[in-house]
Amino acid sequence: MALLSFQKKLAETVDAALTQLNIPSPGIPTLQSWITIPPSVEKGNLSLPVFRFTPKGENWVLFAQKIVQQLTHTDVFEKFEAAGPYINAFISTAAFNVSIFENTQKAPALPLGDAPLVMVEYASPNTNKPLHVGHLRNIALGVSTARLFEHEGNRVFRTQIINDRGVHICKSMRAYQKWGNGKTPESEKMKSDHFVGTFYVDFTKHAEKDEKLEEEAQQMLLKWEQNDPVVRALWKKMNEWAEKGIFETYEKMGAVFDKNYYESDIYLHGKEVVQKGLEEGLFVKADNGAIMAPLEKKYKVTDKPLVRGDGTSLYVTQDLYLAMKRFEDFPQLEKIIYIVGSEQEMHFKQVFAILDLLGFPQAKKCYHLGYGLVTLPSGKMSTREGTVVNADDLIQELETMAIAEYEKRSPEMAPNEIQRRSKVISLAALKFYLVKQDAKKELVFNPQESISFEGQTGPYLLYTNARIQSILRKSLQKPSIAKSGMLIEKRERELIALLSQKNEIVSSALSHYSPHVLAHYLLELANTFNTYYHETKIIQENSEMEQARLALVQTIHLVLEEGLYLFGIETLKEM
RNA sequence: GGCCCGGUAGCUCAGUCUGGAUAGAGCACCUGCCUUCUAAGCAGGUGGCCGAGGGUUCAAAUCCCUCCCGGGUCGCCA
Repeated sequence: MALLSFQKKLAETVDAALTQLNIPSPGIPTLQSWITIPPSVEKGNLSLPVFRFTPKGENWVLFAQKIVQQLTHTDVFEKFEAAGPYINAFISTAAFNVSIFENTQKAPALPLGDAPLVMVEYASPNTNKPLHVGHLRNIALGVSTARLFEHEGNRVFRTQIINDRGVHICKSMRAYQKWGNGKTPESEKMKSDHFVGTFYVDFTKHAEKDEKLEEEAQQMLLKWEQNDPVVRALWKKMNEWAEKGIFETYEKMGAVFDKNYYESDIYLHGKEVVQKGLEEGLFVKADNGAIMAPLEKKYKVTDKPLVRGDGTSLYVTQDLYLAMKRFEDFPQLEKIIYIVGSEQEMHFKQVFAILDLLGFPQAKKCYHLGYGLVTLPSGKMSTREGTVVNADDLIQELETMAIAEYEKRSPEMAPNEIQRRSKVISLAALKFYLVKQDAKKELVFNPQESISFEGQTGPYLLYTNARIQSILRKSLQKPSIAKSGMLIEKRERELIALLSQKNEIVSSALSHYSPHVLAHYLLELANTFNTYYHETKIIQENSEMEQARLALVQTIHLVLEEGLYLFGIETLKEM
């Protein structure tokens, strides 16, 4: 029985008591919706405030007492207490513990073939430079969102749009033409996306002094659109480099995709969609020839240009086609989640409105999950000032930190083992740092704090989890859920109360698109466990008690594993 | 100026959707705890007009209104 069933049971019990007292009941579902978890386990497992159904003129403290007197003990509830205006219910320990452990240990059902299909779009890089810490936030949110969807019984299709064309791409290309001298990532011994990125930086630097460069990039784009073989060959070569490097970074972050959409494949089709809308009279032509979508009146968002005055397409042009294509590719799609920075909120409102304007019925199934900008303690990251925190450098730096930590703590450990564990720990630190904060808020990326392994961090959770596994390894007993009724100490009840909330927390993390809710839950669980660990011996003489406690710590271990998995964080058996 | 998001301890953040029992963590600082299941840990202490003012309510960090501060965005960037 899950927590929810106990809540229902309490609501039914109170409802019956009200009936016996001839007091009108607000109804079982309503009573149930008011039930909360008391601030401390000393006050019971469940609590019902009586404010809302105390008859007018009656003192609610007395009213609560009156109801409690009417409540009879059942095999489920061993005690009721009136505490001020609250009715506190104590669930029979054995029944509660056993059912919570069983319920918590139950593995989530794998989504069936006919489960709802959800598309999650995330990452979406440009192929002119390597990923930065902002992309990492996007990836961490994407991985978590996708896994949460799966956990809650959906099939998930992971995708990205690779922005592989446009004037910014031509800038790196032009720079390579001018100063590349036939160099390659291999010849320079550089990660290939970083290699491409150096040319983008070169371009930006030179363009500050040489205005002609911008023009050259524009001309190059024109040639690219005209399929100029020389430009296309260079484009292909450099994009391969960029993409190869970017995918290496994805791999470290656990980002995988079922399908990649390329801007270069679809940008032309966007114009067809717009043209059709124009012919149908849905769009209008501006004086300079630009095609506009009128949205102000019907959708309360500002009008949007769809095609430039010179007939070239915009980002929105392809976004329209891409959405349609995705529903065409996967007609059974229930939902598309676009994980994109919240600075594009207006853009997506407009895109979804235009889709609706075009009579596209799936417009309502599109959702923009915006996340806040990643900034530095010193302010915004800037390419010009060279303050952009590069993803690979960051990952490398974290790993180096972890290695240094191991060399200090365990100098006798084999270097390859240090290497292996450090990789896992540093990635856990990074990923958890990126998801523990509310996605919609700006994230101040503090390098010192992100590499810290203490406190509210991924390594703290890994450490706690490893500690538990060590207990499970060293014990000669087997966990016994059947004996868990013996767990009556305060910390044990606190831990079980936390475990009882796990399912609700996970589904709430998904329904609010707030992975951080789960992150904070895991921290609280780990913290409470560590307190328990210091107070209580788990391996001891009384084998029955040991078996009961093993069931508790094993359940905590499973919840930590499950939670970390949902963040794409790998765990360690030993730390 | 319009719209969106923020403002909670010195710093970084939970809690706000769904009002309810003394407002919570982490970092930093101070004090303790490793011959006993992993000290990347634990316990204790210092630290708060929950941006301001009004309103609703038995009850407001939470709901409503006004204002202030910070960020984002607003027809041819992505």
